[in-house]
Amino acid sequence: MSGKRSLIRSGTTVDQMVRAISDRIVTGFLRPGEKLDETSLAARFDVSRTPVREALGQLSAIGLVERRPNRGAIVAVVTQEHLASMFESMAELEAICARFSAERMTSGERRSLEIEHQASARLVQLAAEEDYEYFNTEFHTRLYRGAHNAHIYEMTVMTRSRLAPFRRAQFMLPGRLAKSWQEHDAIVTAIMRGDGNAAGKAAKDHVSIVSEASAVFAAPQHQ
Amino acid sequence: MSGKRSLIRSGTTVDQMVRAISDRIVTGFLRPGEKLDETSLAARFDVSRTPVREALGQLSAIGLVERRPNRGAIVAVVTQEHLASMFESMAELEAICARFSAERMTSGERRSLEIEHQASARLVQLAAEEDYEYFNTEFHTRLYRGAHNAHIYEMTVMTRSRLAPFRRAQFMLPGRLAKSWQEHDAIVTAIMRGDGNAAGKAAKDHVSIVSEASAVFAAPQHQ
DNA sequence: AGGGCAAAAAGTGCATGCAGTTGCCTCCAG
DNA sequence: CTGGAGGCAACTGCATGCACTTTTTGCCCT
Repeated sequence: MSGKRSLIRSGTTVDQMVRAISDRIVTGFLRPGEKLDETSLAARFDVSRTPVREALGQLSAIGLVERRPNRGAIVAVVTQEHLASMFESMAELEAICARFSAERMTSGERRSLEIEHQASARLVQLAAEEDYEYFNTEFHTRLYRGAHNAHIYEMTVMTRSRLAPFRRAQFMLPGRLAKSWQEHDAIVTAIMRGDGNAAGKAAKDHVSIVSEASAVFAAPQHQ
Repeated sequence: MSGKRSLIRSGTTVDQMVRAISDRIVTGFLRPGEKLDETSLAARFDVSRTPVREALGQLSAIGLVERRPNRGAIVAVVTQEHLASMFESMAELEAICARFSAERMTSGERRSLEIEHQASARLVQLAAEEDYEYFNTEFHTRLYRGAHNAHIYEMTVMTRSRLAPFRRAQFMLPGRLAKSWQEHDAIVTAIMRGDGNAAGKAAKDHVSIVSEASAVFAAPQHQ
């Protein structure tokens, strides 16, 4: 191997590449439709093309990139229609997670969900978008874990990743923070009551509203 | 390239390998826990190790195989617990598909669903397990498509693939065919009525019963 | 000047080779 | 006979090279 692997943490080179590239996609540093040149990526990360190719193949298998045979890879471009289907799926998945959480969370999980949720009220007051966004991710992750179902967890997290590039700007909308908190509150309340159906419905409504706020960022059309 | 690609159809070599290997996993020709030796697979399909490696990477990304760094790949071994979580997910996914199908199927889709379903009654009479199994797959695929949601379709089909190795023997149980048909009938009836909730509930019950019939095939424990 | 074709440039797809790691097998000590 | 250390064989991980495909560029002909 030529030089030391520079920037990224541990695991095989391929794993590092998968993380590095998917991070850049999920955080929007690489935008949908952008070309992913094997040679440039290899140079950029100081590895050979082989691990880059494998990484692109895996990312393509999970849908984050799109590969056209002999024509290179691009960050997955998503049609309005497919985006809508992902948001709808997300609403259903969140509803399932919330319902199961209401039924299955341990008392410890319930307690920390409630505590964190109440703590985040302060962030709304301060209009601390960045911090609230971090909390928001945590909150939803708690719901996914609380469902105590590994496969639903996987599907939900994966769907969230694929949606991430399209919901970045959602909190820019005025009053969004307070509204989001209230919606979370409805979910938490239902979960604390152990009311699965109410929790599910509240979660579904929550995502539906986010979805409307984000739909504008979709690609107008698919190539 | 040394010789002509022999057995499999079109696409890049990597795609062919992905299909070939995942077919063998899904159909049970390769059993959970079985070692997937890169060199042997390469020889077996008359390609070099590179496409085999890429295929294994992709299959690992979607969960059909498990890769241990420097220690080779095996067909994914699934714990009882994870299997249960997949069956539970499947029940929820089928419920969603049935609910959406009841609400969204075109009249053409409804008609052919009903026709095929009625036609399959004959297979039950004849106790034609093989043919019924084929019909059964078709039936469920119609439900998934009828939901008119591409992402849910993907997740459902993928989950079904991962469950496939564990439900092969379900129809061996006596009386299973007739029971399955009746359950399908409940789903179809609800869909024809446009009753999403009833369709969802019927679909969920259907999968739950299959799941109980299949649980015995899980690996007793994870390594 | 514009359209089209051809050749070159760029880039992907796969094979092969080498280095590093794992696991097994043997052999020796107790 | 058992346990462990050393060495060897097998295999994985990555780099590199070559063949083939796509794309671009530049030139010719109309």
